[in-house]
Amino acid sequence: MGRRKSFNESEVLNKMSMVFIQYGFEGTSLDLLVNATGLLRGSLYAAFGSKLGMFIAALKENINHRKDSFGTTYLVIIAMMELVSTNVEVKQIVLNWYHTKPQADIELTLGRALLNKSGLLGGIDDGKQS
Amino acid sequence: MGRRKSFNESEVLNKMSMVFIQYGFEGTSLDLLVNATGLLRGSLYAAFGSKLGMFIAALKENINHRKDSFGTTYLVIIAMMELVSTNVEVKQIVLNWYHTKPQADIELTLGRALLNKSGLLGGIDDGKQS
DNA sequence: TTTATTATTGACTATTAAGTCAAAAAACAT
DNA sequence: ATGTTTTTTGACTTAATAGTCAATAATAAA
Repeated sequence: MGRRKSFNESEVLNKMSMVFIQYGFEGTSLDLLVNATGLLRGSLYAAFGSKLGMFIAALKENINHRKDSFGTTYLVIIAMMELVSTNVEVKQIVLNWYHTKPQADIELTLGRALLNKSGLLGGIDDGKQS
Repeated sequence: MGRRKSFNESEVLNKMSMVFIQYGFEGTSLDLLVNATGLLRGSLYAAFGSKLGMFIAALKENINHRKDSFGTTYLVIIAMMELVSTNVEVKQIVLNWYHTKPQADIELTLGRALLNKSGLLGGIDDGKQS
């Protein structure tokens, strides 16, 4: 009972994922997330608690529902660069992801994704998912 | 002529590099750099112009004088994650670095460094260089 | 010693950030 | 309808940030 959520959580998480992928965790501001989702700050905080909560929800959504997408790998890399060393919850999530991957080529996969994401060799990074 | 610099630029760049490696570019505040170097904000800005100028100087110092160190690879990865897609100068520096590397195993090297740096598998990330 | 030049100092400004909350709105139960 | 619960709203607070600058200090040339 009570008022219903005005948004579809999965859709909102996908929109937030795109922002996190483009700007990283620290580089993403709440204003960017507000603009991308169309929701207001209060709604985002009511739903996810904190900016970190938003990232974790987006990361889980991707790992669970878009397992082998580039977006998932990018989010994992962002987590590794910015959060794994200081946040045990994120570390555990990434560690679980890591163990579901074929160990033979995981390092190569990460390196390739990093290079891809940076846009170092290709053209301009338009921030869109593939 | 005029007053001499009170610091050795190379030493200062090494200290700044350690901070950037530990916290990333966005995650590094001027206060952290001030504490790590022992210099004051004004001196850092007089010497390097901007926070980005500090990072670029640290990146160049590492690429030129510590070519094959883990620190250099970490700084390159930070640059790839946070700056390459939006800053042509950084992109060019990283691209040059990239072309000096053996192409056969560069992706694997990047993936391994990323994993290493994250501390996902090993113990706790104490932020020290190796 | 005087003058020109460059570096240091650190308080200050302006901007941006994450997070809060009281009030209003929407939905359901009785 | 009335009351209860949950969500939305968006202005507000608090804290942190990058960057500035006038005053001072140190150096060397004239």
